[in-house]
Order: sequence, then structure tokens, then C-alpha cells
Amino acid sequence: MAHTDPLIDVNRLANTAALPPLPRDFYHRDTLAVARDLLGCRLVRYYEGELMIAKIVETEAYRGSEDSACHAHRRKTPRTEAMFGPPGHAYVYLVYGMHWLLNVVTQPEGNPCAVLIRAVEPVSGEAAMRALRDVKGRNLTNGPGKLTRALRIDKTLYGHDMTQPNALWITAGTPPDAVASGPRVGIDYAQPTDRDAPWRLWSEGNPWVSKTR
DNA sequence: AACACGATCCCCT
DNA sequence: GGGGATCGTGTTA
Repeated sequence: MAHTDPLIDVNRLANTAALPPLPRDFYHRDTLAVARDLLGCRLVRYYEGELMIAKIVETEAYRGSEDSACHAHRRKTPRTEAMFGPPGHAYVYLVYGMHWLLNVVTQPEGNPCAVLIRAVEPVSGEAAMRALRDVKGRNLTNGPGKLTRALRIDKTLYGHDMTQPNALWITAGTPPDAVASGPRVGIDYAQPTDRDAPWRLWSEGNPWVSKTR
């Protein structure tokens, strides 16, 4: 399907110079700072000739060995291996047998932290995002499992280097006017201090933010 | 057995 | 159109 969005010049897609990836140093920092600074940035997905762009509006920080909610808090396993690697790579995993969730690895190599992308707002290529299935309105991308489906993100992107303008990366955007925070979603198994930590961040007032349980 | 979730019910405004 | 229950699905520790 050819996109007709006037904001995107098809000729620029080949070199993607207009959408430079955030550099590795961006991710080589405190996880909560990265989670905050990713709000307003744009997730870029190039898949089968389609360019899809979506603004990040909700994130969660997962802070390694000291965070009992983090998958990597005990030891390295085949699943969590990517989190122990260098920052700027994708940590993608399956939950509940059917939903892929996208994280970006942060902090120096060996410190297994990541930021979960929980919700995005379509900016361009929305028709391609909707092509896969019939969903109404904001159900397209207002949750961590919904956005991966819309953007065709699955295990094939496990460990993918997101600092290169290829297949999946993040480019800078406009920070939100206000950032709100609260406890992370779906981590009842964590220690109380971790469970209650306000490490879920979102763009205040943005209607694409996920609905919590 | 539990899981960083979503779709589909049902019922209530 | 929204809150609550329920179940699907396959990987993980």
C-alpha cells in the first residue's frame, strides 16, 4: 500500500536522513531519565515498504538487579540476555502467550535495565498500522501489546540495534508540556517498595495513554 | 503456577 | 462508554 501522507516525502525514506536515530549515549544513562526523555520522541518502524511513525506517550522504567519487578533482577537467562548487553538494543518478549512487548535497553553493558514502551500516538502511516486488523479508534496503539501488533514488532526484533536507521529505531521529538507519573502496571509480584515506585511515566492529558486495570 | 495483556462478554449508567 | 469478570495463549523459572 502506498502511503499518501503529505508529511512524508517518499524519496526521503530511502536515506531516512530526516529521522536520525537517537545515539547510543542517549540510552547510556539513568533508566528513569531515559524513560522520561523518551516521551515525545517518535518510534519509527519500516516494514515491507511501509514507514510507520508514532509518538511515545507512555513508558515504564525497569531498573535491573535492584528492582524486583525487572525480569533481569535475579540472573541472566536466555530470555533476558539482551538486557545485559549494550544500551540502545531492543528487549522484546512474549507475555500471556500472545502479546509481544517492546523495551529499549538502558545503562552501561552488564547493568540489565530497560524502558518499556507502553503507549504511542500514530503520527504517520496509520493506515498501514490498521491494515492488519479491524480495531476502533485508540485501541490501535494505547497499550504495550497493541502497539507492537500495529507496528509489526515481534521476536524477530529481539536484540535489534535501535541506534541505526533500519527497521526499528527512535528519533527525537517534542517533549510533552507536562509529565505525569505513577506505579507501574501489572507487577503485583514485586516487592512493595518496587511495586509502589512511581516509575510509570506518561504525557499528561494525552488520550492515547493506556487504561490501567 | 504464574505471567510488565487484550478481547469479549455482561451489566450498569 | 465504562467497570468488572473471564479466558486465551505459550514461555518461563
